[in-house]
Amino acid sequence: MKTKQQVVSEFRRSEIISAARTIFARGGFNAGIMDEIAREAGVAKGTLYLYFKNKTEIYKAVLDHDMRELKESTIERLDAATGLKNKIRAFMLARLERARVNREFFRIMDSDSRSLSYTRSQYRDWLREPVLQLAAALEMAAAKGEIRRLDPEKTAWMIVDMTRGTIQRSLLASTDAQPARDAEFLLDFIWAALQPPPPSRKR
Amino acid sequence: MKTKQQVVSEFRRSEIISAARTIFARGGFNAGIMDEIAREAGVAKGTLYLYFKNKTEIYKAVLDHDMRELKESTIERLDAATGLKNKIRAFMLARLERARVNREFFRIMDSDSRSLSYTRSQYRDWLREPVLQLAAALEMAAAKGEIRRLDPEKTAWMIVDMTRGTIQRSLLASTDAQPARDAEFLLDFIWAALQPPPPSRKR
Amino acid sequence: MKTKQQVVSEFRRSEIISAARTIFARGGFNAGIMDEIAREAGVAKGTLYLYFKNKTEIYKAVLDHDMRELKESTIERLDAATGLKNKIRAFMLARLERARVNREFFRIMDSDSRSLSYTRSQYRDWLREPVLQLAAALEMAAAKGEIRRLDPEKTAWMIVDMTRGTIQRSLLASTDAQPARDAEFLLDFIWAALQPPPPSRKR
Amino acid sequence: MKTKQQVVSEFRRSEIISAARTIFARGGFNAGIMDEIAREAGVAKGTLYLYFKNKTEIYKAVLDHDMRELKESTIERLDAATGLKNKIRAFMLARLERARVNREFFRIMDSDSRSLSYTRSQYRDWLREPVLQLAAALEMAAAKGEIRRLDPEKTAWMIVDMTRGTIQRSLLASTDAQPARDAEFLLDFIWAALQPPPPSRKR
DNA sequence: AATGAATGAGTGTTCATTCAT
DNA sequence: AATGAATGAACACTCATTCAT
Repeated sequence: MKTKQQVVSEFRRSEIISAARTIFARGGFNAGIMDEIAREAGVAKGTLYLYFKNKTEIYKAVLDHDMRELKESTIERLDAATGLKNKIRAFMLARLERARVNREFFRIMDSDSRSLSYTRSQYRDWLREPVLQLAAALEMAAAKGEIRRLDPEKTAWMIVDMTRGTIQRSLLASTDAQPARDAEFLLDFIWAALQPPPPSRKR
Repeated sequence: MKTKQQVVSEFRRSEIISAARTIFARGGFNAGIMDEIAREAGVAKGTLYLYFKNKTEIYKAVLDHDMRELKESTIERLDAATGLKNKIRAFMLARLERARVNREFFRIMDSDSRSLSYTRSQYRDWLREPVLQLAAALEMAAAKGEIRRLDPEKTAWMIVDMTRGTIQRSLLASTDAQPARDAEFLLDFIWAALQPPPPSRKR
Repeated sequence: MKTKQQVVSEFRRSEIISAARTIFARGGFNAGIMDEIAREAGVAKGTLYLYFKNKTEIYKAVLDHDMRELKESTIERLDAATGLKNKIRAFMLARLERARVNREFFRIMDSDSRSLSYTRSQYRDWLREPVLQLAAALEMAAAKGEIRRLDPEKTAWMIVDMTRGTIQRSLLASTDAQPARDAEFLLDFIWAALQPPPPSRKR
Repeated sequence: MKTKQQVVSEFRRSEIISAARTIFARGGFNAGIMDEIAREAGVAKGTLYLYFKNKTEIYKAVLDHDMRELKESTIERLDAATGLKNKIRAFMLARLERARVNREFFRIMDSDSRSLSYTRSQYRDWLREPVLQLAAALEMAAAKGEIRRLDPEKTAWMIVDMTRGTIQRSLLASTDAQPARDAEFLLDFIWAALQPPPPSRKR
């Protein structure tokens, strides 16, 4: 069972991560930020260094936290869905909906990175697992003849690309995102692309 | 007619832009860079300020230059192509090929940005014009019944998204990009998605 | 009679002093040290402040403790010795031997100091009493004609200087110090310097 | 021939060294010092970093400069002097007089050091050369029978120890140092210690 | 026009000290 | 009495920008 100390400590950690997400989303990785994170988290600057070794570690902690969350919720929904079409929808919805809940995180992903040699490529790694699952589902459906034969991994990445683009556009827009509607539009497009050619069309 | 002065001056400007592109691609917008740009451009640091007001202006100049180039070459090829399928191919190839020639620029686009409140959204603006032309082509084709009815702008953006994703992945990969092959893969996918439902499919 | 409380309290104090000596000898007065002292003493950082007002006080306590010890043992041996030669030897041996037992303290003395405006001059004060006793012995011997007339205090300080130099060199050396041998070398030198001129030498 | 640039640059460097000496003598190596050195040198903080890589380098530059000066003047005077007695006097006077001219430097030497793992032992290295020359002179005199046989290096270090002690005491004293008088006192003491035993003393 | 030495505001990080438990 | 989490002042160093030459 957790001691009170542990509870407090975990609370602090997550407060700091939360504050850092806000601040990083505001201005990228650079720029006098430790002060702001501390203020936002309601602690003194020195306290940050009790919980994290340095600025980079805080940054990583934010990404790790949010990316893990995204990855896990994606996989969960992917597993729960049955049938390829539902799986594709689940995959896209997982991301579109998280983007609405946690705009700040997607804003961070959308902007900075090279600052740390971390990120953009790391981002791909976090993505990889759900993408590979999606690819597997595509492959299986192709084997069953439900969809036409296409490189399943490339296809999965295209689904990612379209979802990401949609999210980015929604972050720039002032109007509220509409995950369900966006998902259906994408799904319609993708599903059509995947259809096997009508057998009799040849002739 | 240009004076010799002007020629020299323009040459300097473009030397600086070229140097800055290299340096920015290396390390993002931040981090002790003015010195490096100056060295790379073969001028003294103070000289940079004769040609540009400050670091941000240099950064913008790089993006403006390369984005204009990208935009213009895209539009040119788009205009030259006849038929929707060729136009889509032209649009994608314009980007895929530039990404091979000017990796540094796409690397910049792929990484940093929030550092200046410029970029990602600015990027969209630069994109908009060719995208709208592509959308117009889609709309026209839909009117003629060559493809099914889909929101043309959204569809055009999806083409952009997939192209961009493909480019990003090729930047991360160690192997050489293959614009033509990539374009065909995308085109196959997109073209299938755009097909009107076979009239007889109903029954 | 001491209460159990007092005994515990004194024990803690001396544990802390002992830990502090080790740490100060390691790195001088500055640099993240309170944590280390606490760990070395096996108490929490806050506890240090129950026993000492601040870092400087701990530092002083170390010096006070060790200097008092040095002073007292010096005076003791000085008193116990009879005859000037033996007194000089006793004086030097007291220091040379302590330097072997308590290298850490001499290392502290040998290095830092200005850090606190304390020390080097304070050091002189602690030294003064035994030095004055040595000077008194020198004066008395001079009065008896056992040695020639020389400013006794200055002479005593020179004995101190040579002893100190010898100790410092032994701290830097990797080989073990040899107090007895060193003392005899110094004594031979000093004793020769103190000899009255042979009465008949004049002529 | 030196360009104006070089002259200015060398002037700056030595201004900074001079300022640093003053500041270091005031407070040891630690404590917010870069600001003070800059102010004392009449330049901006950033300028310090144009001339020196970091604080440690400035510190070393001060010591290198002053120690080289001390070493060179000592060797010079040692060479110029003829006869052992004059050489010993020259050696001591070189130091005693520099200590009067450059109190700050000797104050630095007298205090801090462990802060950088540099110094105290480095100090010995700088000293070594003149000390070895002095030792050589002692050895030669012993060979000629002018003085008695004593370990020449140890003897030379004792001369150093006494000189150093004398300087330290003069730094603490409020009255002006009197190099000539101090040197004669030391010389009298040392010279007596070095005398060969009168041949007839045996009996 | 061109230079590059000089500037100094701004930042991440450390560490002696405090204080609620 | 004892703890150790929290504090925040202090500090070395960087780097975009200026300006005398």
